[in-house]
Amino acid sequence: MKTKIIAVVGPTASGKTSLGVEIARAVSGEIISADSMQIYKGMSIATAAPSKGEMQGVPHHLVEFLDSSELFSVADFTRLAKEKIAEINSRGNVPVIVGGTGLFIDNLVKNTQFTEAQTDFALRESLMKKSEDELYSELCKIDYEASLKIHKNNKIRVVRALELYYSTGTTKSEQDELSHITESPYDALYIGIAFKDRQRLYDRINKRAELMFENGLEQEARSAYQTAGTTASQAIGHKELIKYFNGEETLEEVKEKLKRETRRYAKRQITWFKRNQSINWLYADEISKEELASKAISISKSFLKEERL
RNA sequence: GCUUCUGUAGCUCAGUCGGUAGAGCAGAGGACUGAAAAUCCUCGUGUCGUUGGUUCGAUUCCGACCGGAAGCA
Repeated sequence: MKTKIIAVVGPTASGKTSLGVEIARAVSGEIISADSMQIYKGMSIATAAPSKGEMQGVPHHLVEFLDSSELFSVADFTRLAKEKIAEINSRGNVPVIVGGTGLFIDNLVKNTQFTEAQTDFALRESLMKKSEDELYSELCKIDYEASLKIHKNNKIRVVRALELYYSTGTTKSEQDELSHITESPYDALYIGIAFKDRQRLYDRINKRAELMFENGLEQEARSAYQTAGTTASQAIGHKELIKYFNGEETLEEVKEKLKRETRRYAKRQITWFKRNQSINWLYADEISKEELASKAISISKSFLKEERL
């Protein structure tokens, strides 16, 4: 019998947080956040992390627990999330995964097995010094299959594939195959929030960005960016403001950039989730918030009742 | 009112010594297994302001008209 979990997905600013809470309240659930940035402390304005009030008493896991100087990866996420799922289960509650980081959610649900080997940052750094052409021809020799899938210019991916081979002795292609030999212990119900008219989503993003500034984004970024590690410093909302602090751009320019980057991010999220055929999409610009929640709850309840193998 | 400059993709502009046009930005589509809010790939037809004229042919030259900007009264 597989463990049933509910996953609430969708682009940024679509209303995942509140829908997740609604569902959790209805099915006695606990929320596991699957968000690569909300994990960090001291960035709650930029990451739109749920406030105590928004949580409405529902337990939230993997939110604002890590110092922003720490690095974090998919492997870390799946390991921690699995532990949380087990804990929540032992309390007789339902794990509700809520987040916009598709990579995290899908690998958790598919139960991807990552190798034990830790990232060798010194190796990564030395590889990054080489040119794209050099790295790519290296990859072609070592792992031809992977070289077909990774574009030459995508240096980060090429380097990752190489570093994987150099530090473990097996290629990325081999490991990708090994990563799914064990069947997933999870049976996931995907609920997605979407917009028929993308402009509606963009309007929400723009509005939320303005709100972030009103709520003190500038101050938050000012104190956070100095200590942020390479993962946390990628957060949209902080990295744009650095140019303003350095006097390179005006606040207005930064605001526009922040909105644009968030829109683009949302687009990438949409692309990611679109290919997942098992998502039950609900359209936030076609029905009211209440209707959307009640639909999601009824889908969730019947999913939990179903007898599955 | 007169003079000069200007009107080309959603925006900023280039260009065609006359053979119906192209950059940047914005935008769209896609990829994604340890940096993922990251990283990478692909995509440019638009009454060339309107209307007459010259011409085999005008967005390009000429005229008028309609916008916009600056200067002079």
